[in-house]
Parts: sequence; structure tokens; C-alpha cells
Amino acid sequence: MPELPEVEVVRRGISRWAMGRTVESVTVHDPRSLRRHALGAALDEPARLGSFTTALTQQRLLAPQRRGKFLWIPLDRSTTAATAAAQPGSGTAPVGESLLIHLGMSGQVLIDEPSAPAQKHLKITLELGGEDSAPKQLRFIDQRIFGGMQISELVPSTHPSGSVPAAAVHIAPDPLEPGFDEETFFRTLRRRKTGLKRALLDQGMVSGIGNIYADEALWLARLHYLRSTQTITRAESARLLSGVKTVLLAALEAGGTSFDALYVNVNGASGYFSRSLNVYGQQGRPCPRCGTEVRRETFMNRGSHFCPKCQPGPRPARLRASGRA
DNA sequence: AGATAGTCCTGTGGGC
DNA sequence: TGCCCACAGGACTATC
Repeated sequence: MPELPEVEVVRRGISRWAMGRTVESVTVHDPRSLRRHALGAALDEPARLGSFTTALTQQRLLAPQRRGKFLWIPLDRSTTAATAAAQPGSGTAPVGESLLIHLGMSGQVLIDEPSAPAQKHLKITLELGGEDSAPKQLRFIDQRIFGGMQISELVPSTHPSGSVPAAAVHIAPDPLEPGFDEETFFRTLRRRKTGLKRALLDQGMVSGIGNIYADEALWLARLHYLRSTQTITRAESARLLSGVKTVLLAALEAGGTSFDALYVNVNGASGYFSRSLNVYGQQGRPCPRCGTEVRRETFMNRGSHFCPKCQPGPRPARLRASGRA
């Protein structure tokens, strides 16, 4: 389950191994990985596939960008740049095109030699040319097909790069972004009428956090996943955000050190597999902080893991005679 | 409009 | 042994 740190590792790998290269050809092995491409354009499947291939072919890959779990590669269409001019003042005028990538549950991006055998769940192959280097392939592999690729127009944004793909404008800044505002996070949280974990998983509120790191961050902050967002204090909000950043940075450090030449891997190398998790998947084992048995409850069709003592629930807490020692 | 079910997918593992 | 089904979950869509 790639979350922000894993996607960032992939972004760095693409930056190192694919940036500046030109897409010579595109092979779509499974059109389901293009489900989101040209949505609303009323194209049938062959036409969608064709428009994807056409938009990519002979484009140069610029510096890859990321917001939350969304990854995109701006495309250099300098040959047709004239059409992108004008439109002063309009805040949503497209400023270019991008290849938008989401890894979903099981997506991987690999840079391979053309001769390397096809991976089992290989979905899309981009042939990358280079003037002074050997040809390479950028391969998108995805077992469960929750992820995918699409071409999306770039529109102006607060993102450090100045724009985001139109298909990702609704995604909130992530906690590692320079412009991320803690006060906005707190106020948005207070306005919501929901539980903490649901808010953390809402990519329109704060992006980049998935089920695993949500549980870990809540544990670090000693907050229950069902705790109401409306009663959160400024201090608790800060604690939560600090927990989120701690978890994301630790995973990033673990993943960032383990990727190496020619191989950009999401699943195997990075993050949570190489570092120890405190509560996620640890049900029945002692809480590393207090020794109480970690519990698992089903919530939003997924597991929620927490320490019942360190993270007292809303209801039990109210019934308790006194504080939490 | 904000909150929440339902939907897409396939490999794994438990139960019988 | 083998089959079947529940389960895992990110994010979009539809519905209240």
C-alpha cells in the first residue's frame, strides 16, 4: 500500500533515471490501467488508448512532481507551445500537460532494460530514448489495478512547482510540502463533523496518509481514531500533525536509503516493511509504550489498530472515573 | 454541501 | 486436497 513516502521514493527514482528522456513509444498491455484517462470525454476504449499513446509519444519527460500520493511528470511539448500562450488573468488556464500516475494499492514503477522479461502484472510500457545513453523502459506494474496512468492538463496551483494536474486539483497539500499550513489544518479539522481517522484519510483535507500511517500517527499522538474532530484542541491538532510528519519522515528515510540503480521499487524496498510498526498489524501484541494489548477494530471497511490505554476511546473515556495517569 | 455507502480489482489464507 | 469466500484497501461516484 504505497503512501506518501513510497510515492516520493518512486518520484526520486524517476527523477534520477527517466527525467529528460523522450518517450519513443507506448505499449498499453491492459487498458484497465487507463480507466481514469480522458474521463468524461465519451471515448470508447480503443479511442482512449489511442489518445493516451498519442499524447505521450515524442514527449520529453520533465522533472517529476508529487502531492500526497499523486505523482506526475510534466511533459515538454515545446513544439506546440504556441497554443498554451495568452489567457492572462485566468487562474485555471492550462499551462501544459502531464503524465499523472497513481500507484493505488499495488502499483510499481520500474526502470528496466528493454530486454528484461515482462513482469507478471505489467500494464504499461514506455520506451525511453536518450541521445547519449542506452534505451530504457519505464514500466508500470499493478496487480490489483486500483492505480493507473492518465494524461492530465496542468493548471496553476499553490504547489511548489506552480501547477498540478487538473485531475488532482481537489487533493490537499501534504504535510511535507513547504506551503503546508498548520493553522489551516487545525481549522479544517474543527469544521469537520467526523472522526479523526476519517479526516486523516480524506485526501481533500490533508494528503498522503493511508491506513497504515494513519494508525501509526494516531498512536504517536495518543489519540483515538474515532475521536471527534469538532472537539480537537489546538495542542492535540499539533500533536497529531507532529505524529504524521514523524511517521512519514521515518518511512521516507527507510525507503529512501534502500532504492538503488536501475530499479525503482515501491513494494519491496521501502517504508513500513523495513521499519517496525508500533500498532498496524500488531493486534494482540503489547503496545511498545505501555504493554497493553494492541486492539484491532473494523472501520471504513479496513482495520484500525490502536492501544486502548494510550488512545482511550471517546465512549469509554467518558465513563471512566478519572484521568489517564 | 458535507458525510457516507458502494464500486473497482486480485492474491492470499482460513474454514470445511 | 481443493474449493469458496472473506479480506486487504485508495479514491472516485452516487446518494442521502
